[in-house]
Amino acid sequence: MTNAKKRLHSLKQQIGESLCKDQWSFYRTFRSLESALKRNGDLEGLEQLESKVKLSIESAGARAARIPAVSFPDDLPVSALADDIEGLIAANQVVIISGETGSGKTTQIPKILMKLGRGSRGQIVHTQPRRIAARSVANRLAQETGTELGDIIGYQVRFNDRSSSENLIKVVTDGILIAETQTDRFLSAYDSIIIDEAHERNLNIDFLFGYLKSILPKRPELKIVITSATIDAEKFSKHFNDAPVIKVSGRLYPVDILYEDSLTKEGEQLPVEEYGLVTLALRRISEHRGSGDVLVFLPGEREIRQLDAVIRKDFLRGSVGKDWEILTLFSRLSVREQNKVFGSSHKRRIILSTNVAETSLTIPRIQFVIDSGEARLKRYSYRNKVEMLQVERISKAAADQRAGRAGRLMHGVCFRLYTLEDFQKRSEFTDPEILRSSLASVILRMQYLRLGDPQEFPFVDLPIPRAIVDGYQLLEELGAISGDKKLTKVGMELAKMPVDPRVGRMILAGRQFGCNREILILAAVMSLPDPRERDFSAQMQGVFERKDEHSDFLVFLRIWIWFQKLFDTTRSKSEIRRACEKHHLSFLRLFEWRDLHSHLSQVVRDMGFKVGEAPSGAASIHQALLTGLLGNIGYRQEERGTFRGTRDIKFQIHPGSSLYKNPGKWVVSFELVETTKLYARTVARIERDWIEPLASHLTRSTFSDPLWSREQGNVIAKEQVTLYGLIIVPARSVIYGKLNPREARQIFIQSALVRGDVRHCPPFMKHNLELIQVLENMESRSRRQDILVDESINYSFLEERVP
DNA sequence: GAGCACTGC
Repeated sequence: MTNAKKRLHSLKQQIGESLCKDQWSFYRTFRSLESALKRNGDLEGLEQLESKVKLSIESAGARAARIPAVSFPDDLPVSALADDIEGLIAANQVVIISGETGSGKTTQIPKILMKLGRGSRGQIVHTQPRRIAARSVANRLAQETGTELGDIIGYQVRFNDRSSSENLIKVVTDGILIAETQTDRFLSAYDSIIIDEAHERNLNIDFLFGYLKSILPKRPELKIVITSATIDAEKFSKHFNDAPVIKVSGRLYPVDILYEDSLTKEGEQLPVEEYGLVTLALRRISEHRGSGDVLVFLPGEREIRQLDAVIRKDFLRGSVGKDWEILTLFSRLSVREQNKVFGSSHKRRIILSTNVAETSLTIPRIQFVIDSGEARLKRYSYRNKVEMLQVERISKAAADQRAGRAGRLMHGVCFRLYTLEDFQKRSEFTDPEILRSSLASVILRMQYLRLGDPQEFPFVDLPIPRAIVDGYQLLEELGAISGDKKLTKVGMELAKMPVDPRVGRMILAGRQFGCNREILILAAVMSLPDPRERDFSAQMQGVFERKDEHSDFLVFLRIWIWFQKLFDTTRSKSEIRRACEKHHLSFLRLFEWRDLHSHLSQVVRDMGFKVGEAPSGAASIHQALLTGLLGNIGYRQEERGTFRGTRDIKFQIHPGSSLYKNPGKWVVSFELVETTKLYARTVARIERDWIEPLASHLTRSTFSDPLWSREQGNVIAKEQVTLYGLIIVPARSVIYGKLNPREARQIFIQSALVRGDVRHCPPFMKHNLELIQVLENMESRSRRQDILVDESINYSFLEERVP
């Protein structure tokens, strides 16, 4: 036995050196062996485990042998600090690396980890916020390690998996890593995790931060490296129990910042007309020695269009303007138009852009930035449960990010169209997305993973209690949780679907209404950016702009059918591309639509429900949609174009909708967004009768005017049904006895029995009524009032006898 | 009469 004890002891150490993903099962087996050996000895089991552990250690060794020799390019700022970073990572579980653009941290840190022998017992996973970025980082890493992509470096993004368990490094989007938590609770496939661009603070990053903090104690051998912009580093360090921070300088050129007051020359007045400041800044730039292009940050498409017209009129026509041209850039612009900014031109360029150019796209040759100081930002109103998309003043961090875009090429200049005092008064950071979003899907995921109360979860920025309550309310609306906040069967199914819970609920309802086929198509397109493009010059006159429908959803079904037909009948990809362009449809998004559709179809089949072949009617499709959108219904008001929605909100149909001109009485919308007004976008007519059966868990009824009805021989009341305060049934007659038997009985006795207001008189009553008649006659003849008993005495008499 | 930017089992 002592021999067995020794073997156990050394086995325990060896388990610690095995592949991370094996350790959990090894430790479990080990513990049962340990107790078995105490009783009578299970030497066979011990041998088995020993050989399994040996194999696992061998494969870790084999992985280690595949780690390439790494070197760090001299010209990157991060290379000079490679040894320091290596030391910090070796000594700490979590390290924060702060650095500006151009420091080389994204590509060099994975190599530093490999140098430390990481990637052997598990993979190194490296997350990026965007799919394009994940792919390009993987490509660069493969290049720098002199390997083929897919060999030691792999990547995985939605719809595209070029990874395998053989990879030492796997580059993914942060969403993929979150998805993996559902099957790998402690992320045991990895021995190191790099969260890159953490300062972007998207919903995924914030969730991962909380999640990683909670699994740290259970994964003592796990290494986590977080990279971010300098200003956020301290906050992140605090979150991870004062993790060390190392600062790496960037490789940007200096950028001069000029404020509004420095635009005018001596004695000049600031222009008052809209966008006057921009044209003034453009004049200053044309006087400047520089020759680079100009990037103008504006809040949105509308402002871009307006400014485009102004610049053409006031600047391009002038003598200095003839050497310039204007380009526009926003996400919904066609790829062809977007790509113009990467092309070459013999003219200097003014690029009018939204926030796409702040993080997602890097535009070449920019030397000047003009910053309007504004951006459209999405917020969520917990009170009205609608989204808001309004122009806001950007934070200092965002303004600095914008300015930095001028210094990638050479010494740059940034004109801020506001004063220094204005800048100083601004908030330090943009509110992270988690404080601006509906939390329903975050809470659903937390419930599914049993992460406990969101209020206790280690978020970097804890959402306000109101936001958490709101998230639970939506989940309750969808039937995903029960009254005691436990996940229901519906909730479990929703958690498994890679879509918003509302959209998931529609898919489940599609089964119930037998219209899976259509709902899966719609669920996919509603989870992606609209495939319809907006071209700056072209008028939107495609076949899919016809506005004769009762439903915007059906327009999507028409596009789908068109695309499927095109896809089935057309061989060449370029021909498909041309057809898409002709109809102002995004080729790429249509393909993603197909991909997501087939993905969702698979998920649904795995859950065991059939996807129908035959087309379904509009009524069932819209009832299924409605099931997920119960809070988004509305009833047309007298006031033109206005709808009353749930929770006492008023909204209007978006002018881009098919229903804009002729909306009908009742509508449901996919989203309610407050811009200049509160608009319902993607709308359909519905029948009022559909609502109540789908919302039975949410409706409230009030009853009024209970009266005895002689015709119906029953006590009848008026019922009013409301859904979140919106009247969906104004006055319906109901049999009152079932709802309030006591009161109904009283009314019955008073009206029917005492007063005899009945159609068929039973004999006792006939007798009573005849007697009353006789007594009344006696009273009037004898001028006495006391022969006939009072009605109330009669009532009391009956009250005691009627069951 | 009109829409910031991303992402996923």
